[in-house]
Amino acid sequence: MSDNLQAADIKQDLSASIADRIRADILSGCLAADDRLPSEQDLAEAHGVSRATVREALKRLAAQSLIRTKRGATGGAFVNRQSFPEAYAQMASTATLLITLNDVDIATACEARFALERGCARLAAKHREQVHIDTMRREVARQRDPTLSDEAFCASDVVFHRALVDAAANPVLSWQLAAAIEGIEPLMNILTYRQRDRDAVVTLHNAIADALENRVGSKIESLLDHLCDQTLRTALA
Amino acid sequence: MSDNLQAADIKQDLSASIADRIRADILSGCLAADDRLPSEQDLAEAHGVSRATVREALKRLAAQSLIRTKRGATGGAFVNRQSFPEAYAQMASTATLLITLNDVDIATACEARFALERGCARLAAKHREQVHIDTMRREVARQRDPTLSDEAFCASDVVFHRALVDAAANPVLSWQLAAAIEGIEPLMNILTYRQRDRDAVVTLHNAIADALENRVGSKIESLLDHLCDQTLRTALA
DNA sequence: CGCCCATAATTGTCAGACAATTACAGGAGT
DNA sequence: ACTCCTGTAATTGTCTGACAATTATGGGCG
Repeated sequence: MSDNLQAADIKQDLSASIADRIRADILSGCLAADDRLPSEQDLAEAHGVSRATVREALKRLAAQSLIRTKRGATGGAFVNRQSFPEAYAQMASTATLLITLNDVDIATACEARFALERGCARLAAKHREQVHIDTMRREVARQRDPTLSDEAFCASDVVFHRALVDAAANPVLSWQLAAAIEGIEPLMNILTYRQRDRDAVVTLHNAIADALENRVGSKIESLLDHLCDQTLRTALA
Repeated sequence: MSDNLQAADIKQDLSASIADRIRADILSGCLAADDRLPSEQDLAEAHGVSRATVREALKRLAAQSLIRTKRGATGGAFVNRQSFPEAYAQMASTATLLITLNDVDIATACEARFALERGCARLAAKHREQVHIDTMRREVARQRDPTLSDEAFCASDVVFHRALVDAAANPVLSWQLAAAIEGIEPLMNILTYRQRDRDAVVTLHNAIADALENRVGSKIESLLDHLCDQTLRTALA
């Protein structure tokens, strides 16, 4: 964090420095959400550069979804309210990149995913609502269909686990876990489940739903451990 | 993910579309890490746009640290190897933004942070090395200094907890937790610790270091619970 | 009073130019 | 033969000026 700010001055493109300056204004609260930035012309004069350079800086900020732009008379660049859905997408995309470009092995990814999910277990048990139970039961029922493709099975798995995480009723957790779970989906998608594997997973899923319904956090934790083992066995088979 | 690709064509800036196209090339593996992109001139001709537009597209990708650029004869834009340190910074920055721009309250942030950290406890107990213990002991010693400013105390706290997370020896976990821990640092920084609070925190920290040294995961978990309660008490006081 | 259009403000795109940086080859000097 | 230096080409960085596209606003007209 601090080295980012220090590096703002030294040996850097003008467009990058200016992007940093504006970013700092946004982060420091000088510019609130939905505030309008000065026009490109004004920014150019204010920072003593050409409009082209300002535009490159603004594109950088737009790429981080810090701002959005609108054309026309009342147009301009506006500070984005960083919404959770947008952040989901960004985190998941970063996660996918990181995992695919670094050849993270499936064991590491699995371990991380279940460790994080395990952290949510007790909170989920505490705050779960009926809707979460319903979602999980529905997905379990779908997973019992033997004609389901591996990909559809994985997709249902994601929905199931997101319901568990959402049950914790903590948006920050939901957002972090979304990145973890969706980020490793590409890795999970290449798994081929034998019917025996599926049966084991479904049994565990159902038990997790039971434990969540009865609000027994510790039980959820141990079931997740088993599920992690089971997934790893499937992966290494 | 898929909606991103679909949205590539419709109602979007040229510079954004071109950025998407190049991004797709990188993600699909057509362009590997450290590969050199065509020159801006060539890209402009290839996509039928001006060099300025290509530059804006490249700046977008640079902002996501997907590429880096170098000047000179053998210069150009190169595909970045998405390194974990860079991803740390990006995640932490996204997390900070999300939390500050959405008025996430400190209770929610704390809950999330300790829930995630709790998930690492057992892995950390299993894989910890001496270096992690040493780091934690050093930070605990620093935290005992009563003349330490609140900010320095918080910074030391971050180092302590990162050591705990790193002990889990799982890069994906380290990267996720870095976002959580550093992301809420701004919130923690506004806390004012009374000496009594600091004493309680330091005692717990030391106990955590002990438990980690003795590889007792469950003990770490319960100590983290206490630390979460303690932090919340400090925050609400 | 309501509808329509001119106008102004603003971003999006383009073309061309020059400056800064960097690798590399080839020549000069020893 | 080896070293150093310099010119040259390639490439990104920046500037300037222009025009197109989009959109809210206000004034004129029916």
